[in-house]
Amino acid sequence: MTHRVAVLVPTPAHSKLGGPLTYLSEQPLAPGTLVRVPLGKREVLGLVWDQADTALASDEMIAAKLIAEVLQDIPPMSKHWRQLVTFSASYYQRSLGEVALAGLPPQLRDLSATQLARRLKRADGMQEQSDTCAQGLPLTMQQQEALAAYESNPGPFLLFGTTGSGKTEIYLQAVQALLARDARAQALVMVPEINLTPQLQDRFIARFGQDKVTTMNSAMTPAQRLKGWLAAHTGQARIVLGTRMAVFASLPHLKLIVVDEEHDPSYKQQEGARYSARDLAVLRGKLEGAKVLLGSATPSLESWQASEKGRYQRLHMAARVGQGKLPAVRLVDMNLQPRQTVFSPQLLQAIGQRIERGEQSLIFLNRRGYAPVLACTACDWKSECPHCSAFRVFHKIDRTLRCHHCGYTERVPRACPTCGNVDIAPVGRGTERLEEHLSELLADVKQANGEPVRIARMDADSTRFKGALQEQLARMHAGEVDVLVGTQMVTKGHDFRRITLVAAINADSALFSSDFRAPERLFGLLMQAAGRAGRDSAQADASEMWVQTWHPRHPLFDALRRHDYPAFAQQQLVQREQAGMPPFGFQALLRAEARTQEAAQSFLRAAAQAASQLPDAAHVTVYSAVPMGIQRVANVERAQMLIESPSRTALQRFLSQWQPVLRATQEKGLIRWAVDVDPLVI
DNA sequence: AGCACGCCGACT
DNA sequence: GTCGGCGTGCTC
Repeated sequence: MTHRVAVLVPTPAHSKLGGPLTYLSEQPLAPGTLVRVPLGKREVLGLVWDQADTALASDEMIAAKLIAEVLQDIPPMSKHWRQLVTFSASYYQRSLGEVALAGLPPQLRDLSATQLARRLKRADGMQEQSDTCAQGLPLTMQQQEALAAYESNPGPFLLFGTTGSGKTEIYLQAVQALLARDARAQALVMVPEINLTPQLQDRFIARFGQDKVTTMNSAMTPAQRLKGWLAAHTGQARIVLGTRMAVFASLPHLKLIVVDEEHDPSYKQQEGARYSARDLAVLRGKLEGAKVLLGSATPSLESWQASEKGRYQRLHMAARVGQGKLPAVRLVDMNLQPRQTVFSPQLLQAIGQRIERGEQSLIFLNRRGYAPVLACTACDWKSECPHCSAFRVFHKIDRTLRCHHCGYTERVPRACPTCGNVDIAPVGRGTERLEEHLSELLADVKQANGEPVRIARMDADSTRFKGALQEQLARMHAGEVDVLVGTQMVTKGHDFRRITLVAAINADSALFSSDFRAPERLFGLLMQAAGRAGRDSAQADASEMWVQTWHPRHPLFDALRRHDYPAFAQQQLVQREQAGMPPFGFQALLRAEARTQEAAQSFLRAAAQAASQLPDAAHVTVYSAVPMGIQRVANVERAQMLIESPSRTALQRFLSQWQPVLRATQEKGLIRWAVDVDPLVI
């Protein structure tokens, strides 16, 4: 007999195929079964959602096709996993098919059932697992207390631990205890950046052995991804280590989810279904009955507030392992410096001392390239990108002008393109120029052995080529660099033992940014940067964090000086509550991209007009449409509209009422639109 | 998203 | 006279 089954197929939100499609099958198929189905002229991977007994009227219009192939050797996706998909699709306003299929490894689409069976058999052969598990490090008293509290409570937990307080060891031992007590249990460990995976991966492999750990991130080859996914899906891999995409990993025996550096913005997906992997981790833990452990030295204000209210249990680790102190914070009042000063004499002198003592310094500037703008001294020409409303950045190293938004790159013109003047000058500075400037300033400073100072730069440009990052980190570790200049990538995670000075060159822009999360990010960044210094306790007392600022009295610096995150969070939360902003209010953005700014805004206005008629309109505020910060990227005009509500459920109801209206709203010249729930950048 | 069909410019 | 540009439209 023939069965009708509802199948999810990879359909983006814009196609009119929102829900499951009906197919025919010779045999009944369990929900979660992977299948291959014909869709139009091609054959795609599909996921059996449920029995399509509830035949829709539209089904009668289109003849259901037969399922092409059932991937029988792959166990069906679990009910919990399907619940996670259902929630994500509805919460983030995307189609079920898009979310479900995006959570599966791409190669699953390309291989036939027989090829997959072969892969599975090959993986099966390697199943014998060693039970070897290296000994954990001895724990400090506060680590023991945190771990004990974790073991005897349900969570979710916010592990609030200073950089260097040994959070990773807590993760390792929490996983270790879990694996020891449950022969099948699996753990999911998430990290913000691909760059940070190798270090953590090494520690997990050293502790648990190669065969128990698998990684998931976008840098892996399709074959590696499939292999890792299968290992997790079949329960062979006990620990999955990955970036935000790993929150959708199939883990049939999931018992623990760790989110390291939970405040990190890279947990928010910025295209397609714009989910927050951290928030989904908490939800998934609830669905699966798995413990959730969020860790950070500077938690997101959302998580901090949750721990204040007792929704999360806070585990506090205030001291650094080995009694290392946090570096002293030195603020330099730039109002007291001569104009155009880049490095104050005090800072320069402090760097010089470090060099003479054979210690390392880290100089941090969040802007790569030589100069953010190139300008003609005679006319008003500036290095604008012809395709974006942004300046192209001058990269002296290869004499190019590069747009950091669309990638458009040209050789630097010999003379001004408008007036022919040969005198065109860089304005402002990026890491390249900072490195150059610093080497001039330190030209007379020598190392203890009389050798000249070794300055290096580390940013997205210097680490572009394969292996370059690892090589630069190795040089830093080997002590072959005295001063490292870099973008925020240098502040993340790397455990440089010999750094005793960290300096932030231009921190002020975030203090008065229109983005209400800018201070939170700056504080986190500076705390994290400070955490790079003095990790070796022998040198910790001499460690310093320098901040050059025009606003030394800003309350943010006051809290920073005391390394007092709770005080900073308190200040911020008061402001947020007064303004009804997250975590006290809830937001969504409707973004539109079009050929003209007018078309983009006109779509948003039509959407706003329709919104006012919706049942839940009274519970939300729809603001007016505005061009995005960078209005045009790659010749596409962008605009957005903010929606706010004091109630998360009201906002959710409103958005789902709005969805069909948005789909129906047509605008000439409109390219695409998307809803971003809980946006990070506004 | 793919992959079609469909109507207007420079090539054998 | 065709090859091919990407503009709308459909996929159980």
